[in-house]
Amino acid sequence: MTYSIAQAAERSGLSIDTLRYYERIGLVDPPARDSGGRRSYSDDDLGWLVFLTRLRTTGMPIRMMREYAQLRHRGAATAGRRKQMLFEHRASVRERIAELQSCLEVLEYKITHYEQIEHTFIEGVTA
Amino acid sequence: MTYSIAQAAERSGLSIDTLRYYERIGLVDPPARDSGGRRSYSDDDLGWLVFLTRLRTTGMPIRMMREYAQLRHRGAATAGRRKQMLFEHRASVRERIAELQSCLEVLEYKITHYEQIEHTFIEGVTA
DNA sequence: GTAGGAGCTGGAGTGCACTCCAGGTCAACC
DNA sequence: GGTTGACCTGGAGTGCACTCCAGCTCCTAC
Repeated sequence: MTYSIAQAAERSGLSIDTLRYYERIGLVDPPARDSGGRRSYSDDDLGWLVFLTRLRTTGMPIRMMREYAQLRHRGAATAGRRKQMLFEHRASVRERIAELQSCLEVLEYKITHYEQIEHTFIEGVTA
Repeated sequence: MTYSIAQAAERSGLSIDTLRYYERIGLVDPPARDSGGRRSYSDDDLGWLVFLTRLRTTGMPIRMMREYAQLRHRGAATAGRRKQMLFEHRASVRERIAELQSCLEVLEYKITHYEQIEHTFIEGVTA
């Protein structure tokens, strides 16, 4: 199965411009072209794009995704390093979730006690 | 208790430049000044700064924090609107956590099955 | 055979949230 | 009274991740 850039965009959740941008900066390999010179994405290309969006969604900077992509390009010899990167990234995602959850608690508290809290703010007698 | 800008920075986790920047864009009220014209932050100022960092950490855009700050400035009459904002923000934080957790699962899976997965990638027989 | 629409390229522009800088003031210590 | 260090101001610069644009090509449908 192959996909036009519009289809690839729709299925990956990235914009057409972003797809071309990712290609330009070496985050994705240039896909095949059809007879008219247009990009033709394979299922493998799509799989990689979807995985990239996971990394991006979890806050991995593009420079690191690029590093990962380059290692991947160099084949099985770099598998250990890549696994290590995912390991570290997983840790940072877990930290991020914990951080959000702790902020969420503050938010919960603030919403629950909104009247009192804002009252003390207004009166200027915050503890 | 009052704090110099350096102390306020340390306690809020923001940089000195960011404190001045937040003041400039109307996110925090200009704090008092000491005899030499230097900023002198109160405990209330600090409380607000810390709360702002929670909003920022949870991804609230500055433009929205500013809106919140302006409502707060207008006093008790806007309490309902502010509470509503926090409500909606809480929902978006929950969504974000859910999203991260779902990506985390993909990451877990990928790490666990790393050898096989990368092998299939290399062979180009991804399902 | 031409009008329309999708896609192409290289390069410029955007929005966000800071971050840095030059040139100056002020209080305190030696 | 000179030097040091923290702080001041207005304004310029940065890094990131896109996003948009002009001017072009190529297929398809009428």
